[in-house]
Amino acid sequence: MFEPTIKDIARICGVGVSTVSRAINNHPDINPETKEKILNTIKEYGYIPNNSARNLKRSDAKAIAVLVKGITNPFFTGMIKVIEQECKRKHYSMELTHIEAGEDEVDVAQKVVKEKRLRGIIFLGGLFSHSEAKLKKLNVPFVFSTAGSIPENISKNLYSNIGVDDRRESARMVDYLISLKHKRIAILVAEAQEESIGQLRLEGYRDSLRAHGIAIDEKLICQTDDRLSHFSMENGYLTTKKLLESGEKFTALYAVADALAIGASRALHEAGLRVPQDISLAGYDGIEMANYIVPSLTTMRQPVEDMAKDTTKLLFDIIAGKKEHQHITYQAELLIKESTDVCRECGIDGD
Amino acid sequence: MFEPTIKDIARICGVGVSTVSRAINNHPDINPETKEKILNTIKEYGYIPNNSARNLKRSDAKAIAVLVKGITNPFFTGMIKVIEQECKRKHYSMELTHIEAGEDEVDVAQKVVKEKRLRGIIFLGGLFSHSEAKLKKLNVPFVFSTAGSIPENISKNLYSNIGVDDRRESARMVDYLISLKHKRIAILVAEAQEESIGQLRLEGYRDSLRAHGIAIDEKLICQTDDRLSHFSMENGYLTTKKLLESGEKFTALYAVADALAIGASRALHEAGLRVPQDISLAGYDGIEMANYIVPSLTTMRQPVEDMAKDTTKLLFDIIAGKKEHQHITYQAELLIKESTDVCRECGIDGD
DNA sequence: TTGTACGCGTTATCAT
DNA sequence: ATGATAACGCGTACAA
Repeated sequence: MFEPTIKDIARICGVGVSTVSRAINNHPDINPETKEKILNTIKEYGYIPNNSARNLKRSDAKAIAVLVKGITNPFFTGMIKVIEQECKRKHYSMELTHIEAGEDEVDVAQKVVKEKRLRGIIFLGGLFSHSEAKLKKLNVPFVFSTAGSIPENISKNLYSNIGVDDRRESARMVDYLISLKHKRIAILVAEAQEESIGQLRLEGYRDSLRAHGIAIDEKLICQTDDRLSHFSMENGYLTTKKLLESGEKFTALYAVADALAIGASRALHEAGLRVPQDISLAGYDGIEMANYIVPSLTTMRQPVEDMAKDTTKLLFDIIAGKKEHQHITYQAELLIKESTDVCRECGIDGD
Repeated sequence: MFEPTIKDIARICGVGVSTVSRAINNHPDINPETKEKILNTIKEYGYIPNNSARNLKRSDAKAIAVLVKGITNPFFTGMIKVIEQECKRKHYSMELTHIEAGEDEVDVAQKVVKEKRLRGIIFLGGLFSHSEAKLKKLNVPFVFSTAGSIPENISKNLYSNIGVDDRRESARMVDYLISLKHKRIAILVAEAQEESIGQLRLEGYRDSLRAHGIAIDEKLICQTDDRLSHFSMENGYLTTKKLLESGEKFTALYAVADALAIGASRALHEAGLRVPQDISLAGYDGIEMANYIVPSLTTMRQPVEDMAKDTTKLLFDIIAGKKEHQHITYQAELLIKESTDVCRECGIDGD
């Protein structure tokens, strides 16, 4: 198996390596005939430039990286699709890197930046409680997308941040449930860690109840199993089952992610409870699936399209030196669907 | 922003670069004290080895690549998870590469192999109608997983192939629907291309109908919109709507992928049709979601766990020279759930 | 327009 | 146990 290098191609064509390089990289100052001849032999011999060697020399690759923590999360696949399209429009290539559960996203980012000489990074998911020193090491611009928690102690002009205010929007969802006369609202929450998106949404839940003078019943706050993957349907299913077995009364169930809600809907169904007649069910995220299940899921839709587009655009602008780092908060949209309804037991079961 | 290289570390420590290299790569012949000193300064200065340079020199990286076509497809995320675990067990690192819709998977594979010096490749999804010449260019072992179609003209010992017999299993699903007395069975099929998984499953549908002496009505064969992503819920939804608008009568609907089926279920629901009372609905793949939706989906479950595990194991064995290439066909499992039932109109509507 | 020669950061080989 | 040095494959300044 002969693996030709640029030298081989040069030798075969009877030209210098730089001429071959020029042919490959579309440099202007090259004789069209020479170029064609070279391109032909390249095809003939199946020459493929070695990217590692390229990256070693190149000072600047027209590329960005997207680091995703939890590629399983259906919410991200929507984002990735859009980012991909935007990159293509700008003739940037996109390196998609998957960060495993235990890994530190900033460490990975550093490695990737060194390896490929890319111009920017988008972080999707994960916690963002990194030390300022560490973030400074990343000497390309980066944007945190869908990042609920911005550590206050880190200087804002170090990076950009795009997302919704998880705490506030979560409260809005609970406000809505309360407006339907629900008082005993159970919540399914993932990620016990501080600073996590899950915890922020839980805070919003508490905020709303407090604001409406409804006592918070800790027994209605259901932490999902931390050993399973957060935001999975399985986790939603099992946690809801546990809640039902506990015998706690509730008229509405709010899951902090649509995937959890879908798992919950099955658990409710198996317990003979109808949605929304017996229990109102609400999710968060607004993933595609939420629209298609029956009954369709009331949820807090994050503007995926806009967020992904603006994230990419902002990053490109920062790379081009056209903009400073920004911290943008989007409005989520309350999508009222079939899974929620006025509390049938209001006045009877309410305390 | 100072980016130290191995030389800098060497200079700072007052040693040669090779000693630093030895420290990094856990080589045996190095003084423990020297090693510790080097490792400390590495940490202090935040040195990160450049992977491109490493790949350039290294002859052999303990790594494999997984090339996924259509990372959106929820069926694959299950596979990836398992492959990742298996790699970790074997202390292999796994490079996940996403292949875009228009790209040629073998071309990408060649690039990746050159760039990283990896030992093997797993292909997930995509068509596999590649020329033998091209496949030969890949001089590392590779395994096609979940590949329904094996071009007969390519010598079998060039690669491995793991998957289910899509045509046969698809026929089994239709057999089952027929056993429920359904005669007018509509099918939702994606990917018009030859050799594609979608077409194979369609063939199975035809096989079954023929075997049972049921006339094939081309109007019940619904090709999804090729401009949307195959196997998406949206595509299933829209195609089903079109089918309903056409006024064609049918008592069962078989979607060649669960995601399509979920979209279909919503379209049926909106048309006031109940599943399974009015229409029986069946999918294919056995993704996690199928279990959680209401009604749960009758589907043909591919043994994801086993397939992924065996794929990885086989690849490692081939790399180690312990095995030859193999072509393994798994049995899919018919999961009978709530979405299918005996045809209520049998004898009335049947021709 | 084209070719030569150097360097990118690392690992491996060979001395020491 | 350690250090000098030659590759790895490519891009590019510079010379021609």
